[in-house]
Amino acid sequence: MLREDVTEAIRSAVFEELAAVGYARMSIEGIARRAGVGKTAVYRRWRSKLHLVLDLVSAIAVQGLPAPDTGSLEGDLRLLYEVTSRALRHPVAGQIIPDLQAEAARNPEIAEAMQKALREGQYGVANGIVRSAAARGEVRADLDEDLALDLISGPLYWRAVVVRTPLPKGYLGKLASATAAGLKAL
Amino acid sequence: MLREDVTEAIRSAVFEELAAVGYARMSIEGIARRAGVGKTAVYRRWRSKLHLVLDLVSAIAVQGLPAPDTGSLEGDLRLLYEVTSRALRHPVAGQIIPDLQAEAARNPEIAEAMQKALREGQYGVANGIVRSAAARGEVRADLDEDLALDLISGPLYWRAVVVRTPLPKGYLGKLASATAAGLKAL
DNA sequence: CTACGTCGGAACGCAACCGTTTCGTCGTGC
DNA sequence: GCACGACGAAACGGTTGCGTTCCGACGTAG
Repeated sequence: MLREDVTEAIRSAVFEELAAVGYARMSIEGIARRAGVGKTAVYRRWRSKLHLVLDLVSAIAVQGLPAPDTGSLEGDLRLLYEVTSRALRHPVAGQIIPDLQAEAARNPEIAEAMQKALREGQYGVANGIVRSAAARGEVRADLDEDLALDLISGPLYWRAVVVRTPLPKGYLGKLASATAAGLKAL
Repeated sequence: MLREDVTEAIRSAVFEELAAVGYARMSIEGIARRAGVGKTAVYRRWRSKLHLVLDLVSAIAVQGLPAPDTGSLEGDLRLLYEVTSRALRHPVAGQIIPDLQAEAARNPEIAEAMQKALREGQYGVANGIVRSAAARGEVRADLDEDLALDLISGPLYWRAVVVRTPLPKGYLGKLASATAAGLKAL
């Protein structure tokens, strides 16, 4: 009977370690040290660093996100951006996501887990928004869905993760309105 | 008198090693091995892994990019996207850029070098495009420039680096037209 | 109350890389 | 044509993490 409090301590330590040093530099020894447990406790639960991280990413993926439904494309986008920007500005997420994303380019298993998390998160929500807008006639029904998702998700990700500049007041609103205009032009 | 051919072999090896294992896992020993030189040859030129990479990134940054000038916002964007997508689809760039970008979240010196490269590359070009469009009256002169740059650069980066799905025929054209529409709505 | 399994801790041998030093070779500049 | 210096190779002692094993302590299920 594995102790749940120990398991939880390890999970937290992995998140912190991942944010602090990144996947590549992260070590089982470091995780156990940070969690205040023995290496044995970690190896008893997961076979390797990879299994550990895949497990955590999958756990997050299943959480899912609430689908906005304000009745208008721009309103839905605005709501999506509120939620997304809050998540991305969280220091832990802001460090871990680009790190794992870079790692995914090198490791197919991580890539798959990230894709799945993406699909069940941001990606799925954005897709719902586009379809609702199409049903209302706000955008063409035969638009390129993948392109639409890129237009929706790209700018905020770029700003929050790559440029990393603070978002001025009114930014999300203008972003939602400009993106809606772009989608309607498709 | 350091031999230039050795220096060049090391530079190439760094790029390859960076793409293959990433900044965190990259070692001086590995670089020397791949370049077919002694460790001494590397240490004689650069003090550490960090100096080496900063030097390479800076060298790329100064290259700069040609500023498109087709006479229309959409045309300029289209041209920018052609160049950018070709660069991002290059396997080496596609691996190295997200890796260093993730590393930048952890290392201020790398962050600064990347920001500079960004400013003198993609960023600067996009800025020129927006200003030309404003001068022609295609977009408002008082738009939020940072937001405009996010709208321009975000979607393609997201698609090419995060989603990593092939770009279908006509994608760049539609992307340019939708982005232009978004910018005009600002 | 006993027996089993998890706990943290310590040590194992092994591998990789650190940054430095020493070596003998080779090539170039003066 | 000689001397200087860069070259590749090898070895240095030290650090870190690997994955495993053993230990005695604790706690809980039966």
